[in-house]
Amino acid sequence: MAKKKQTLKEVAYEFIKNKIVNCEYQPNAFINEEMIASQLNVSRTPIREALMRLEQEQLVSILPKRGIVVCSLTPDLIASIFETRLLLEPYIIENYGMYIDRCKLEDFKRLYGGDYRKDKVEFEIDDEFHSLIYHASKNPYLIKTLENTTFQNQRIRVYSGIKVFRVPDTYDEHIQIINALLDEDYKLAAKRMREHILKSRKNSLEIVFSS
Amino acid sequence: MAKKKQTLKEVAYEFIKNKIVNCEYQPNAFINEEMIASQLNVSRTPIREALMRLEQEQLVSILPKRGIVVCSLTPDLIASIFETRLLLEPYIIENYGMYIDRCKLEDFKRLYGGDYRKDKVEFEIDDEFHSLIYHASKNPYLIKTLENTTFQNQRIRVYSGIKVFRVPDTYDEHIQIINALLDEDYKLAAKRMREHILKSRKNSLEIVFSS
DNA sequence: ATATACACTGTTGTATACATCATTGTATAT
DNA sequence: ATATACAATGATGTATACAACAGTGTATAT
Repeated sequence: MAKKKQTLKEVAYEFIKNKIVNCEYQPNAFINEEMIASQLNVSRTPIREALMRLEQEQLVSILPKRGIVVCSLTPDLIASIFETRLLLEPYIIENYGMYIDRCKLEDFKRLYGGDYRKDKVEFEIDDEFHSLIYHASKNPYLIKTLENTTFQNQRIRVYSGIKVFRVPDTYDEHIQIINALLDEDYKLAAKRMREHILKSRKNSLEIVFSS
Repeated sequence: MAKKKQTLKEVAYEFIKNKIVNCEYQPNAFINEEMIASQLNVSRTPIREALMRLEQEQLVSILPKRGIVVCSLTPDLIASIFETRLLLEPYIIENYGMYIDRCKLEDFKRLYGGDYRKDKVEFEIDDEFHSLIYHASKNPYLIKTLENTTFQNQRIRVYSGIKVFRVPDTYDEHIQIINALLDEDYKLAAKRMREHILKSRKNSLEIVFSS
């Protein structure tokens, strides 16, 4: 795996983003620039640059002269995330499904259906599947928006504190979407994607609001 | 007009963004941090912070160690902008039209229909009308995405070099949308919004590609 | 006891100096 | 003439020092 050269800003961005989406930096927690800088053995400058990007992605709020706070996970925010996904992802799959790499679809299908341990937690695979699909749109606005919802989605999964997040069901649903795509039935694939997201929303809301 | 206190980062952001959307910094032009810093009598720091935000909004590209370049206006980009608007704006108007401030709609209607000089160029009013509508969604992801398309839309208008940008037609179309909203016929309002954006796209593509 | 004034503290905001790298031009070898 | 090596240049990348401000606590006056 070739690790290409990154700027410290990018390193800091990845570092902080991972802490946030994995709730190591919890919602509503305050972040101290200098603390992170010393952890990474860099100056505050790249940290600040990373935080500005994270503010754009709605993962932190910068309160001028007061501090940086991790965005809270409110019911409204969760509703917005799923509303966005429900609007964009089925649209993309219906209109750009023909451009999705068949080989990669087959890879996912093997991964899901084969000897892969279904009880293993692999959020990344779920995210990668959705990423493969929405990148087919080639539309930077749609892609960026969905990437941002992915980050928040991961926060929801972690914050809800569950270890197994309906993974078997998710995989079955993904397989059904892939099958529709391989059959070139993009309307059906879009419909299944919509149902898949609806189930995911239902699950998230139940878990988050049961606490 | 109360001008609330801004950080230099915000001042720089507004300054540079306006230059870009008005094509004072043309597509593909290189931007020099220090030059802008001396123009604003500030250091490079707030300039850099503003540029990072503009990179997120896809108005500039930061080429590490090489420079900052204003994003180009390609056919693909224009297509993406209108695709995004066509997907989001009718959806919002159909689902959130009931939450749009009636008084403000009446204000726009008076503005369009009254003694307002229709031959006057007022891009801002067009943008404000669309802004009023998409803010009704209360969805930060949809709002942010549409704000970004607004910036690019302004670039297209200016770059195409026209002074009168189908303004009378635009106003008539807006009035029709407002009328449907005031009648609480949100499906019709959404349909008219869709047609409005389609016409705008057609107009933009013709002008940009005629050069 | 309450309210006001004011110094204190900790953080972010900004300016500045230096480091680093991509590029360009020049010189040298073949 | 071409190619390679290498120094020069100019921009961004990063570190550091200082300024400015929001919030807090303390002291004082009433």
